[in-house]
Amino acid sequence: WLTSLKSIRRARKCAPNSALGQRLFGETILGLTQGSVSDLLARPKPWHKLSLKGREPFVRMQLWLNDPNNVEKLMDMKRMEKKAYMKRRHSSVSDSQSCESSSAGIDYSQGASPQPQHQLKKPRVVLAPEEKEALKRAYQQKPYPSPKTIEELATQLNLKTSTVINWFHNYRSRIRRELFIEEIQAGSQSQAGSSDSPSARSSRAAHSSEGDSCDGVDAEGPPEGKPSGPEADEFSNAAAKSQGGPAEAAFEAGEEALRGARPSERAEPESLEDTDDEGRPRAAPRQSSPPAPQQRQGDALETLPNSATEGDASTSAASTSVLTGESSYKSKESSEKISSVPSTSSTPGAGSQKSNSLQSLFGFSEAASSRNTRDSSLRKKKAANLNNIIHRLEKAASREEAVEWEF
DNA sequence: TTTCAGTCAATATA
DNA sequence: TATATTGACTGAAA
Repeated sequence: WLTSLKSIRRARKCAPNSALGQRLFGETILGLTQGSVSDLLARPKPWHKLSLKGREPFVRMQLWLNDPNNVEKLMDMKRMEKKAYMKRRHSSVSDSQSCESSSAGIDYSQGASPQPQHQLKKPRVVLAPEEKEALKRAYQQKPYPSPKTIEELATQLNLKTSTVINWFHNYRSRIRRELFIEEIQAGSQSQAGSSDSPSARSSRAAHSSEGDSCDGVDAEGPPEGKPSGPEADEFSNAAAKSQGGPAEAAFEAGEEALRGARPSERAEPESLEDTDDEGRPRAAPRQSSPPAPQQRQGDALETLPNSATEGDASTSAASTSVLTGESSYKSKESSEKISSVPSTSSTPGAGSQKSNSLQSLFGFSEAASSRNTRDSSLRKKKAANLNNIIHRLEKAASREEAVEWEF
């Protein structure tokens, strides 16, 4: 899953001319803002940790990937957007020059008058480095400070208590995500040579595909317990190089998750997800503090193999990263190492033009095609699964998503 | 009520 | 200009 987004990101880097930036792709396809897309890319979470809602963007992505005209549509969207913008610009310029002052790309000229909104807007709080340091120190001592402590901190730092509270929430959450990444990374590294475990596989796949010029295709191992050995490699590669990739893998996982997970996402213990997570300590970089209520409990089953060992390790990792004053976000690097598989499960039969676009978008390599045939049946199966998921999701959500997806 | 996941959106950075 | 960062917010779960 994350690999899908990462693929896009990578593709974006590799093919800047692809013109599929985070903003366009996020807003048009995923229903997310640019910042959210970036965040997803930089600090992805294991699939099993994603809530149903958190999985939605990936479902949308897969839908998009399955659309034979996806790139064209996106490009059309972009053109239309540009046109509309130019139009607005023209009209507002001829109207008056007032719009000049408003920032580009934002339509302040329509709808409610922007002025009052501007006035109502609270200025964004920007914490000074010293303040952040102080908060981090406080976090080291107490990741879950009492209201009193928060109060004191706020007073000392001359901040609003809500700011301090928010900071702790955000910091915990982001540290946690950071640790997911590190754990995954550690897991795949430690197992890389030894077995055909998913993490090992993903690691291998990552390395093997890293060689691709432009698509150092990430390869998050398929979440499901795929057969190991050559086939597993093949899977990774095929996924990586052809259309099957991360999204599909993710969605297969998703399907499992959704299958019978309806009322309350009860999918986590699904084997494939557990498999995916094997060797990965579960979440919760808690130092000494109470286990995070729902997550901890929900993941109890998943706190498997390494909960005692790596779990602790992760805990200390958390502390060290904070203690050392390191930014908790080395994630860019770490997450780059998390491999992913480029992919699109878009129909193999799509036109060459399109597949070129997709190739550039997702970083397919030429070599991929040779693997395609061998994987096509697997992919078809996956695609069918996916459609199933999507169908159920749509039904369950009974929202307008489908319409959005349809452009 | 607290914590969390997910997200927005302003701002910073590359 | 595209992407990354991060304070704040929402809604759900416990």
